[in-house]
Amino acid sequence: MHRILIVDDEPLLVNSLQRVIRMSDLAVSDIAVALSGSEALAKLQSHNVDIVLSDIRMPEMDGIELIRQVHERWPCCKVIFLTGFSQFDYAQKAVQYGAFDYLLKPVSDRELLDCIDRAIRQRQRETEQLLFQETLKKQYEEGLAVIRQTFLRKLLAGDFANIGQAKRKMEKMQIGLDPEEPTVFLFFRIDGIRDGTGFDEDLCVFAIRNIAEEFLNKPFHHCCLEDDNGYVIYPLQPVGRPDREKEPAPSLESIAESIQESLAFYSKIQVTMLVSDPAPSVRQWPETYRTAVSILRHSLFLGTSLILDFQSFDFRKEGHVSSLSRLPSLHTLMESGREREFRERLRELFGEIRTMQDVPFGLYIELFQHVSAAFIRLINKLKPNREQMQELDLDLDKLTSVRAFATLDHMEHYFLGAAERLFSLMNQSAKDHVGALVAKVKLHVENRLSDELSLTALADHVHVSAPYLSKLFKQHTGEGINEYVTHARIMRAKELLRDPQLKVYEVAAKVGYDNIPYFTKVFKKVVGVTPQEFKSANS
DNA sequence: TGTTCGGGAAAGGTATAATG
DNA sequence: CATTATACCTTTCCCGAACA
Repeated sequence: MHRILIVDDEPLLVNSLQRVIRMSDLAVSDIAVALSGSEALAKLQSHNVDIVLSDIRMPEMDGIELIRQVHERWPCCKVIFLTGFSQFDYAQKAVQYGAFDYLLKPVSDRELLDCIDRAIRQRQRETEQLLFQETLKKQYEEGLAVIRQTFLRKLLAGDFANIGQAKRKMEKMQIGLDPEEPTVFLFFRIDGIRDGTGFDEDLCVFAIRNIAEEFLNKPFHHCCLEDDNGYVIYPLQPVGRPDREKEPAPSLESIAESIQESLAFYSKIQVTMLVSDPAPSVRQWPETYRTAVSILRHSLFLGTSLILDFQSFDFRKEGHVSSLSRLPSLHTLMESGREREFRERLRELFGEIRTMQDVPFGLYIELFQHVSAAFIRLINKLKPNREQMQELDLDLDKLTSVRAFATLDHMEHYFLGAAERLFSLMNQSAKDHVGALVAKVKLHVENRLSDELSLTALADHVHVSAPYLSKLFKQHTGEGINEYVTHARIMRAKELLRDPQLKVYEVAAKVGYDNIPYFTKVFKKVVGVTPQEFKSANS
């Protein structure tokens, strides 16, 4: 729906125009009126007017001046003039100024409405066009962002033909950097998010960019990309200030500190930042990038919220972690289900590395391999099915790649969590296994009470050794296996003794006792009375 | 994890006497 | 005669320790 503003210094004419338009079926939702040019401008300011219908000749401000101002401030607004025959030239001039059309007075209703209708249609077309253009622009910008990222990643990987080509592409993509100028890189590694912010990784990156760019916008030409490690990277080139103002620019390190503080304060995001040495030209980008990444990885041991530079690390240092070689090994502890000891050892390992300074990366890998090997070994042994695997919720990337961890804390946390789930699965499957075994034994006993049911026979039946079966049975049911067999036999005997046809010695034989005195002895012990007494009492 | 071993405890087995 | 009690011997159980 559209809004119309009628401007004329004759209230009578205004009213009649208003009435005509209101009675029509034009797509008009609101009709405002103004009796002078300045009032018209005020109405335009407060209402959202699409079409102005104005007399061309008014006191204090004439139509030409009005249209000048309207076009300047509301370029989308259509203006239609009403003009007397005597001002015909004047009206034509107004059209030159951008008026939509003019109508000669007196104007017929038909003419008026037709003209307004045309204005409305044109306005609509223009709106649609504008919308289309904006969508297009947005899509282009989004696409450009992706293309930029891809291109920047290629530059960091050294995947470009020559500097000239890189330069042309940079200009085309509106990346405000000069590949022939020295570039410093600012890296962000997300160390952690304070609980309760509900931030996921994407939001974190968004927050980092927001805050970082606030600090970087003035002093640097920059662009932004994310790499496969999840690092947010800013290549920076100082904004040209050719030595005239010698006031020292704040160092990038101090800017980094400010960004870090802001992030921690406003977004509760902990980041470690790295300021690279300058790369003289785009040719040195890949080397600088590799160095930066390896420093960020090495710095895992130093903690979180660091500001690093290329001098932070000496890669040649050696290190040794004594708890790595302690026996029993981590995997032994794990496989024998000694959960408490396992956790202690794991904490010890990480603790020892945490107290060391300047841990060489090789040691970090050794630690990771040592721990992950124990996990993988146990998983292979347990052979979990798909559901169990899901229950374990092991991020296989993490289990197999040291790179998946931003900090030592993450790594420890991950392994402790995984261990807990793995141990519980182990106990579960052990329980299931034993349960099945016991059930099988019980079923066998119930079915063949008259057979020999010694521990050895039962163990043979389920294919485990006798002592082992005895142990498992007792662990699982709380009673001894022979106790169970005897009880089952006597219970059956009690049932059979109710049958008056059966002699005691026949019953004894049916439940596996060939020796009558012995049967009697056992029966009395369990039931409290001898078989004969029981029989006479119940028949 | 599963098995083997040794030894003391417990249960099984047998012969025999006793009982109703 | 069927059953039970008793004495005595044999076998089995079962635990911890050690092993693979």
